[in-house]
Amino acid sequence: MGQGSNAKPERISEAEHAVMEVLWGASPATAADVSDALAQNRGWSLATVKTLLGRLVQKQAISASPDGRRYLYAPLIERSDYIGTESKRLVDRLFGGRAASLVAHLADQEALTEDDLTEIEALLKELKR
Amino acid sequence: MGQGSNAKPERISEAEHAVMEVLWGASPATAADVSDALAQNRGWSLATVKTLLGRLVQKQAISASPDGRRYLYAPLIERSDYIGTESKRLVDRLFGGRAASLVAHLADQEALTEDDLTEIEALLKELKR
DNA sequence: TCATTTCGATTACGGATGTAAACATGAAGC
DNA sequence: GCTTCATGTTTACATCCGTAATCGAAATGA
Repeated sequence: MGQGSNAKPERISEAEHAVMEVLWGASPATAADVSDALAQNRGWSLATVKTLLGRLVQKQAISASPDGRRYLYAPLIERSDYIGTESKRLVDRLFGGRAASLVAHLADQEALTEDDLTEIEALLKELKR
Repeated sequence: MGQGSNAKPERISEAEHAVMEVLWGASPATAADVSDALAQNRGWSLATVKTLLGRLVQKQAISASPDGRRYLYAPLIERSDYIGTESKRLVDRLFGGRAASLVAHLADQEALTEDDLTEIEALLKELKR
């Protein structure tokens, strides 16, 4: 077997995901940076953020490069991969894998605005070309 | 405040959701019925299914009507409500609430087949009318 | 050099989850 | 009536998750 990228993607929890979003937004960042960025919405203590960063490092979702006394953290997995996986999970679990059913449902619940519809229409046109 | 339907919707876990799906499919059912239906895919013991049913009753997601020695279980929440809530959670968390972004992503990842696209197109036509 | 600050690492701890075994109790045979 | 089956209830228990406090070591300042 190849020795290459062997990172089995361990599940990222919701709290951990919030940390990932910060890192996806501002790549190499210190624990303090992340904590600051999250203080607004989540109000977590620095200790909590450190715990989450530690868990993410273990899960190989982020890297930690030594920078003097501290680490600089950066994502190892791409955001698009993550949201792709998560979206697929949902579609599989709730809609038996049929993405169209999801769209139908969103439309039904009027979760789609007029603008959304227009946007999707444009997308479809592009895809069909 | 109204005294009416006061059931705060407690979160349903993934395992519990599997049980809900069975009940949504065959409404009043006994624990054994549910267990049988799930044995195929999940391979849970009857004991496990009973635990899940108990938790769902507590969460007021299903009802348990006495029927002689046992109970008949039935969903109290509707499937469309559940998948609506869950879909919304995902869209909010991963796409900042923009459902169109989800569709765009699915399209990008080619999670949408040619058939899906056609189906969605039809949906849109209907919605725009 | 000693106290303070700053980090990461270790430990904590309650609640949820997945997965079940053990227990209690009534029904059904024998 | 006593044993056995069926069924719900209670208890169990490891892991994950959210949320930190504490510990230990290095850097910094006085």
